[in-house]
Amino acid sequence: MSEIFLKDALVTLKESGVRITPQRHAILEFLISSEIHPTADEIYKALEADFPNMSVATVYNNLRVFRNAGLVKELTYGDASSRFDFVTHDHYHIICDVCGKIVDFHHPGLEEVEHLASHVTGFKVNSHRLEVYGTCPECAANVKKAK
Amino acid sequence: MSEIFLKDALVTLKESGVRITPQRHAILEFLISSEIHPTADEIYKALEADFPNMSVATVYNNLRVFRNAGLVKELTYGDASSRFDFVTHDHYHIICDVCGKIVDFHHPGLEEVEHLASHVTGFKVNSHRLEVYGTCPECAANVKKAK
DNA sequence: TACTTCTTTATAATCATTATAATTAGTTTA
DNA sequence: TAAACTAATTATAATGATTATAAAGAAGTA
Repeated sequence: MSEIFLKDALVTLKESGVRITPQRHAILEFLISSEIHPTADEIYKALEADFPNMSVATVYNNLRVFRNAGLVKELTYGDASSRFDFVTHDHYHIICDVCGKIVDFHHPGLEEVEHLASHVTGFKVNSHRLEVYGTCPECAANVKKAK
Repeated sequence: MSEIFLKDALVTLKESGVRITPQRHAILEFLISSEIHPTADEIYKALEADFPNMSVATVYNNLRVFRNAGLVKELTYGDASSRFDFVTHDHYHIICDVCGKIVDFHHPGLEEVEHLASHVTGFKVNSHRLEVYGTCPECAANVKKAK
């Protein structure tokens, strides 16, 4: 499954004239296999063993390349580090307020909201961002124990 | 209208034991009257004339105080500066990809999405964040002209 | 193989935000 | 009202994520 994603991604990149370097291959592979929506630094640390000389700038540069190619989405959170998500099919995120864990869930797109927003404001709508916040089952259990 | 918001906000603060200083009064007043969802630095600059000795830290400190009191919402955008929004009734934001302008629009809350997310993931849901992105009428007009 | 261009690396710079310590000002209570 | 207590402000330094820069290295091409 993830091998297919990786192959498709490499094809997409090549077609848009982006060279496939070992670093790019490794970053993509890690992003696809990872379930943790990693930060740039987490990617950097994860690949340290295989690429002891890789620079953090390389990670950032390539995440931007992937984002521009539409392969990767950047999830931003103010001053804290951005997290990066390999784009598969459309999904949303639910984020634990306690431990910060990000879990995917599926929901039909909110075209209706986009239409209303467009109608009311006169904007030409491109996209939207939706995140749900709450407490994950594990953290909820811990809170109960602590009582 | 905005005077009522301000008075209510001051009462809320006092009730939770927060001292009302001239700086806090001015920051709140500016936030309420402003339509631009300002950054901390924009607030700082806007009040420079009245408070030449005010520190940026004061702006940040108080925005946090207001956020903790539920009076203000912080809108975060990765490495770029956060923007701050005085909380009135529930509304969402639509943001222009070209010029960055943020416009409010109203839409019934998305309880149904929250329920689905909660059901699928087992999270206890607290809140959600929704933003729509697009091109504002002014920028759309400019693009046409440029052609 | 030689050339051109893109990529990586190492490092320094930037910028938003937070921490610290000293000073100042609200608030409380006698 | 004045003293005392505590919180808030200021000025400044520190932090941490991200980006810019310049030199060195590697990929693609003639």
